[in-house]
Amino acid sequence: MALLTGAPRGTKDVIPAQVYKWQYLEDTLRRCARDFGFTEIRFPTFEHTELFLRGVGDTTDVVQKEMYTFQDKGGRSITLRPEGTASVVRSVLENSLYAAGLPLKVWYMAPNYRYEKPQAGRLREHHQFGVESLGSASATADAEVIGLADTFLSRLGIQTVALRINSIGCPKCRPGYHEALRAYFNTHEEKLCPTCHERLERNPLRVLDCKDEGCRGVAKDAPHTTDHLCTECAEHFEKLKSCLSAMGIVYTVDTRIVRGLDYYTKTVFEFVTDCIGAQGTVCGGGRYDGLVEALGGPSTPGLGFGSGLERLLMVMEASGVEIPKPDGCALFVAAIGERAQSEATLLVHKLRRAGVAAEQDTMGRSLKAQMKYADRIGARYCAVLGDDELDAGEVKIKDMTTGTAEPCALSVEAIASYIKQK
RNA sequence: GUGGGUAUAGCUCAGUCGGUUAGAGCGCCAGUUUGUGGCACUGGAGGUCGUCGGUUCGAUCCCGAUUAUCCACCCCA
Repeated sequence: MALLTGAPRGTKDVIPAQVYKWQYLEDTLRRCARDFGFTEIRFPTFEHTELFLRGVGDTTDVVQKEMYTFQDKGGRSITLRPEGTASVVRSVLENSLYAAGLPLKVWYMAPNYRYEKPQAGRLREHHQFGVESLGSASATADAEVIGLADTFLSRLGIQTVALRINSIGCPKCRPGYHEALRAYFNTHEEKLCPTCHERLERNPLRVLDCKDEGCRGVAKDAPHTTDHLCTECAEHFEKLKSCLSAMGIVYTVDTRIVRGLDYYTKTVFEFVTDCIGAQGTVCGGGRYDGLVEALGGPSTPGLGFGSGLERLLMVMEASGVEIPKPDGCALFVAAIGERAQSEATLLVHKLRRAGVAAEQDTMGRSLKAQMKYADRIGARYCAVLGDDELDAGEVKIKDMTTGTAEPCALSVEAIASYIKQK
């Protein structure tokens, strides 16, 4: 078959046979957000490019080389959203949502676009569930957000993820740390890989995360962020750790965690797995106390996370989580002959209007083929309608799982109540 | 952006040391007598062997390019 064109690189269709998995995942996430007191927010798929330059940070890879940016017919520079947080903050400011009282706790589920080279767990269009909590500077808010992530992961039956946390400090203490880090790495420069020489300039934190053997050796004894925090940041981090422990949430402090978005301050965290390939971060986020102000709003602390739906489904798949399939056809009405055919059409239509998921043949198949079809689509019950039944005013309703049949009066009401009572 | 693997039926894959009509399993459709699915058996439909070019008497197979896809780096969800 010559196909005109395939789907764009890095995008994925969700075919009918698979949607139930997405629906299950989405329902679970929605319920979890509600239980934690978060409400949904929706925003456009594209924004002014400026928002991301300032919000995400114009030195980040996401902004520098991964954005889908174009000029619209009005000459505006528009960008397809590469991540959700900037849009949320923009919407909050634009609609003065903070005026209704703080904290403001919102969640979203939306596609993101990044021009990347696709691989396992990495797409050009991917979907994220994310939450943002604005207004509280307290570590309790951090614990609440992390607690929400921990909860939905466990509700989804995902056990193969580990929580890693770190604190990367604030604008007060971070420069000092960066200096200490640069000074340390400069004394070992000859052992670092070429990419890390670049990293040293842009973001020395990244060197800590390099997988190169030489870099690992050097990074092992590098100064830790946590040793260079100002008292405020250090106290915040301690408070978070004790909150998590009190909540029974297992974590490890990983001083190599660095996030690629500029707005993070203090707490950063990741839930990672090793069962879906190299892109193992299933949920990542942190605090961004300077972001709201950077986007022109009042100085407001906040934090949040993003979680990739495709990756969550991959982990669920890899760890054998069984996702319940929704009910399909409740009653298949097989018809023999033209008279029964049109009676069946009427019957099925009325049953559907009465709330019964009924089906009939539209392919002109033989009775046997109709039965086969009913079986294939997973019909719970099946009724054969022919001249005999029409004359007698009664049909046999066959239970497709047991193979036994019971008689029922040939009326919409009788059949509907028979199916519903089961 | 860099590197490696792969490309044959709807799906998972064989195969041709280069030679006539390219196969299997699963799936789909039909039949195995007259009004009943799952099991079994039989048959059928379905492929320009990713695309373009080169070598050759001859290419699905060898070579080159291109595209797609998978995986890793980078980065992130």
